[in-house]
Amino acid sequence: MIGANIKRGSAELAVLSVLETGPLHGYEIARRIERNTRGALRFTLASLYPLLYRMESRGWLKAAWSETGDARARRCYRLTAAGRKKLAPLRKEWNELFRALARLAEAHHA
Amino acid sequence: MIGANIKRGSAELAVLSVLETGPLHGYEIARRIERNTRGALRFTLASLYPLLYRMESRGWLKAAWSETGDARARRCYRLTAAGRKKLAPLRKEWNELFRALARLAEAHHA
DNA sequence: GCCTATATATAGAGTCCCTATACAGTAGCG
DNA sequence: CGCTACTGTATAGGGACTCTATATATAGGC
Repeated sequence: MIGANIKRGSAELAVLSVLETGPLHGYEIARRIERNTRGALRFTLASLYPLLYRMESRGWLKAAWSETGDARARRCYRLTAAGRKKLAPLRKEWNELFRALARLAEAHHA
Repeated sequence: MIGANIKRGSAELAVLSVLETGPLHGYEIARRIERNTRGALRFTLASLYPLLYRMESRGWLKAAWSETGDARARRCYRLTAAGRKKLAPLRKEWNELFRALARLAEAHHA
């Protein structure tokens, strides 16, 4: 699995990405991230919930207790318009970071 | 410039990368990183020095006060064998993170 | 003499992620 | 029926990394 110090900050993008398809509850968000990345990216639930609250307080997510006949109380998160608008710039920023690191790696061969 | 929370943890790789070419002192390390990445990656010196101490205490770097006729006291850092050995796995881990984030982005198109 | 660039260093705060822990409902099994 | 495993949300406490702000001092240009 990828080390904690390296994946730092990637959780936000990961959550936004899996919610792009549709609303999910916390536990399922964690499972999707782990499954879609073949286990490379994994967030403990104790990391995930505070993150969801932060993202909600920033207006990127909107939470709602599912009322539709679910036996269990589950909190469903969906992307807001603001959250969706964050996705593209965030991805761009991550791509820039990878290009920058690649350039540093190439420099010594030049 | 890339946000602080996103580039978190990338400083180690950046420092190891610029030192791959040869020994440098702190101030020059910061300048190389900024120049080689076209300003995309920039670390303030107040972030850099503690990082250099950490990396030295881990045995990845070796510091020495330059004695060769320099008017100014400058601390020169060079990669140790252990530090050089860290480079490949670190780069691999970063590539894995990149692939994982890409997979999350692709998932919603499938 | 003054300002900027060079060069190292510490203090304090903020953010993010972790381990550990707690609580509780559901389902399978013997 | 009780045991266990899985699902699901939640908080406490701590560690790690980077930031802003600050201090100190030399070198070079005007």
